[in-house]
Amino acid sequence: MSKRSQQTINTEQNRGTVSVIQGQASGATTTTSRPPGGSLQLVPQLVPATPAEGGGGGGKAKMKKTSGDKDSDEYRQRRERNNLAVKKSRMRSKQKAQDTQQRVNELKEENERLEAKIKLLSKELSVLKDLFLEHAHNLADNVQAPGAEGASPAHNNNNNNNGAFSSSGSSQR
Amino acid sequence: MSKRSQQTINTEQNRGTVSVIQGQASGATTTTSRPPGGSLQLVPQLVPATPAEGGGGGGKAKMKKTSGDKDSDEYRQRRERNNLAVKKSRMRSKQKAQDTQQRVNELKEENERLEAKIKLLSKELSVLKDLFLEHAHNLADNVQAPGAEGASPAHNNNNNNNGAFSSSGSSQR
DNA sequence: CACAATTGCGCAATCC
DNA sequence: TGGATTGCGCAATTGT
Repeated sequence: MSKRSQQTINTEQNRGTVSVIQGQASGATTTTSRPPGGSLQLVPQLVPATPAEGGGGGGKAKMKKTSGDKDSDEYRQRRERNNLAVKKSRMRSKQKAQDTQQRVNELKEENERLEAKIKLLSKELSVLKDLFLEHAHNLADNVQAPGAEGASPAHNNNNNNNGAFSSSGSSQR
Repeated sequence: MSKRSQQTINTEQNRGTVSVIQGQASGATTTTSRPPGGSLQLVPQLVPATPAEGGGGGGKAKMKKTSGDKDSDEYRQRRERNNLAVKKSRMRSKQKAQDTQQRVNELKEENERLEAKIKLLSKELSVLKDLFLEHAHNLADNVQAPGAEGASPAHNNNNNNNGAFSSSGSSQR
């Protein structure tokens, strides 16, 4: 399913050679396709030979199999193959983009997780440090004025201390 | 240098579908293009009127301004605008994809940084905890068997605590 | 040299 | 009415 049409426009300055063409079509080769409601008209058209081209050096006007050029034959086949390849390539490209996007999301999530963990650890750390200082003081006191002891027996080091100790916020970035 | 349209239709089995026609081109892409009268050779092309259109809708062969259709005039202008828009859109799309990719890299880097930080904090934490336990033991010993003091800070039997506490230094790259 | 994969481009349909 | 998107085919290039 495909048709063609072409145009060549040349864009801009073209140097050496270039040309552009165009076309449009429909169809899907493999499974389905077809624009839904669409309907258009077909334009049958034959192109008269389109000779021309002598090419630069000694070209001939004739081409054999290598190019029944443009009108049909292998050309068409090649086109179709290419179209297929293009489709495939594009699909892949798209997929890749999507994956990349997803990757971003995943990484973002992980980042958050890590940051949370850091926060937690920082808190724990600060608590411990405070405790440590306290002990130090107590010890000092003890040394100087023995008598009152029982400073802090139980160290609760567990994790769920989400309580609120104020804790210094060490944040840095 | 410039070529123009051609169309060929090829048949492949197709079914309701599209097709297009075209003709014309321009010499310059940018604004203004309108092939005036003289032009090079055009590909002989006639659009066969496809008589009988099957559609139900009453197609006419006539169109007025709304469509000097396809051959020139406004059409060309519209096309050109669209082409421009397309280009812009694609550029943007590409740019975006690139940005996304970069974002991935950045996030990846940040992740590593965060992980390193976590590692560091964890280490600090464990050191402190050990220190604590030791102190606790020492204290206990002291309580039970006073006499040998020296409970002060400096003894650590094993770990080489890299130094320390001292209020942290958050080091980050 | 052949052939698949990419890439730039214009067209047209559709979205908004 | 008009830009923005999107699917598609063509062709030139590039990679194998």
